[in-house]
Amino acid sequence: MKLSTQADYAVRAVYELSCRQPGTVLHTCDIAECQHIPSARLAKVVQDLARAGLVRTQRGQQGGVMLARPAGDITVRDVYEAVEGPILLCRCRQRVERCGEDVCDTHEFWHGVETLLTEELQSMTFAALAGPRRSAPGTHGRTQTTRR
Amino acid sequence: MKLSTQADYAVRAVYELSCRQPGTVLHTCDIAECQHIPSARLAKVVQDLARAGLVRTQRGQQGGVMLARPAGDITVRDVYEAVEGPILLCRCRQRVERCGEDVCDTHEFWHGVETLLTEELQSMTFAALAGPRRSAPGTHGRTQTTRR
DNA sequence: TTCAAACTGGACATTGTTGTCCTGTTCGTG
DNA sequence: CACGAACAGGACAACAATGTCCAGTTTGAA
Repeated sequence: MKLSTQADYAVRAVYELSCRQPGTVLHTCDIAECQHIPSARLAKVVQDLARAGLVRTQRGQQGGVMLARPAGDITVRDVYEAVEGPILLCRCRQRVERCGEDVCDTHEFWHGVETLLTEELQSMTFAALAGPRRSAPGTHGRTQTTRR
Repeated sequence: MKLSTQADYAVRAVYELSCRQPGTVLHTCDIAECQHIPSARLAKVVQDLARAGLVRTQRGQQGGVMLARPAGDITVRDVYEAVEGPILLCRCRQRVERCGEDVCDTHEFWHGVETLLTEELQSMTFAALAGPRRSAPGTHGRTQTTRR
């Protein structure tokens, strides 16, 4: 029930981008430095986020990472599930085989907790998360309104 | 954010005991068989539960495991924390060192989720969990009202 | 065209979790 | 008292998560 490191990293990376002006492009190593994350690990996480369509990556000089859509349209659940897959507490729902007969009586309860969790993560957008302390425009990073 | 196997096992073991008459003594291998849990692993989990004072174990012939108090006085949180320790999602709260300055902005959010989770687990007792389908008295296991 | 910056992706060592085995300790029973 | 059943606890292998490194690919700029 603890947060995996990669889920933590993913949320903090998107948070870091959300604190900046919309359209800001950051390097993964900058994000890693700001959040004290090993950059090699963060690179993998960013790839997952890009595959899920939450961020856009640009290679080459002047490359980097930017949000693919407004921070208000990205929820913590989106980011979490991009790197961890759907939130499934029940072990019987994670493995392929279903559990037999009436063995999984405790799983009704866990399924309820799953739902509670999912709704909680769904209800929080990164605009709300980063909003109170959005940094002054242009402090760091480059703003590019038109890119691709 | 997934349930660890040992937490799952712990909850199912206490559930299995709660389904029986109060005071019923079961062998760990019986619990393991009923819940399809590897018994060698369950033995470790039962030790944790005993150390936390949730169950009492009795060695020797006619030994076994029984609840240390009524199922209505044991919550899922009790059992979870007996084997996993306190529910801490934030990684900065798990490690010894605190996170510096304003780095942990996302952790306010995670702390809120922690609280939500903890209260949910706290609110569910094993009497409520097992109540609807408590098995007929004496189906399996031995009932011993006075023991130690 | 060449170069360097930055993401991509595979490989590997380290660590923690899980499953399993085996020996020791306790204690009721004959 | 001796025996066997059942818990106690250490040791070890298998597996996944994590941290790290290195070579490859893309792309803008000199």
